[in-house]
Amino acid sequence: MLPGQLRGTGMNTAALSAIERFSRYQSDDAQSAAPVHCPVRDVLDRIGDKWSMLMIMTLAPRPQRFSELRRAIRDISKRMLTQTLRDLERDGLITRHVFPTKPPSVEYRLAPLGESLLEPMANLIDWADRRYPDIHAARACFDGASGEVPR
Amino acid sequence: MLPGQLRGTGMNTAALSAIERFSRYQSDDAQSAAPVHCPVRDVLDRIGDKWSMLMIMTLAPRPQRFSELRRAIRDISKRMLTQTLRDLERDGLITRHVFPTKPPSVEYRLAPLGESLLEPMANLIDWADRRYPDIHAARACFDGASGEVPR
DNA sequence: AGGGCAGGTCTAATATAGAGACTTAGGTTC
DNA sequence: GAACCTAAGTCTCTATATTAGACCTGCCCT
Repeated sequence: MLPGQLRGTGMNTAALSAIERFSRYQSDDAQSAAPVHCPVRDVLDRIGDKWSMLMIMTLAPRPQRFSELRRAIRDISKRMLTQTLRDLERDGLITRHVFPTKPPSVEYRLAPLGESLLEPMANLIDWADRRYPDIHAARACFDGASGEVPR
Repeated sequence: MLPGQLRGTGMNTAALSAIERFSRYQSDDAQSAAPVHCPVRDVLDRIGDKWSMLMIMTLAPRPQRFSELRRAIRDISKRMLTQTLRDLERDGLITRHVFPTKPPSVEYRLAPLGESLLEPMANLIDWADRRYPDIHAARACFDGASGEVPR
């Protein structure tokens, strides 16, 4: 059971229990010799990479083709675009449809599993959007203060 | 305004509007010559790196010291641990307290800003935990099917 | 005197990402 | 009718990020 720090924060039950579950995985892992396989780690490694969330958010409003995605996320390289799409497809988050036009076009769209990820992810995005000023302020403050005080 | 795909999905308002806002940023960016600075990208680059979310989740139940964190996240290198902690501190998500014991111990704990990230992040973790079997099934299916059909 | 610990930093080796040339086949421009 | 464009990639080479692990500083224990 978690210590009191988290209680009374008004957090919803799913969130609280997620933290607790994760916490348990971690202590199991710290104790055992071999690494315990934690599903959270597994999934975090997947969607927590550099482009996956961005890709899913970009596909949220409508399916898009390879080049459209490239234009939408302008600083992704073709190589990483291909690879990220492939990985997301592999995990069942998006689907890939080839249309035999000339030149062939390929459409990517969210699979139901990917759509189910939209809400939790959008809530994170919403946080990011609302807290952006705070982060920036903290960053400016930190950068201003560093150099003055040695560590 | 977003096309209909998203309507009637039972998604909450904050989530819907987050997707819409993000979508608008992206089209602005696609149109203008210089990249439009999107706060979502900015924050996603920060917490979407390899270790940050894991760190925040690990600090959720209680504050921890450097070595405790190392033991909890066993496959992080000291270098990345230091760097991740420093970056999170810079962004105001965690705080760092040095206790002048001998040898000095350093405690890291979530700042209020970091705590506010806990709920959206925990909801994502909860998703990860619940959908893990689906992802695994999709992965096995994909891996089984590939090699049989050329792309 | 030797060894350990805490919380790091530094360097060298390795893994991952990016830039950009090349592909295939048909359509467009000059 | 030759040169060039597009779509969706792949391939190679280079740049950047990450890891492993040696080393550092003070103080405590034996």
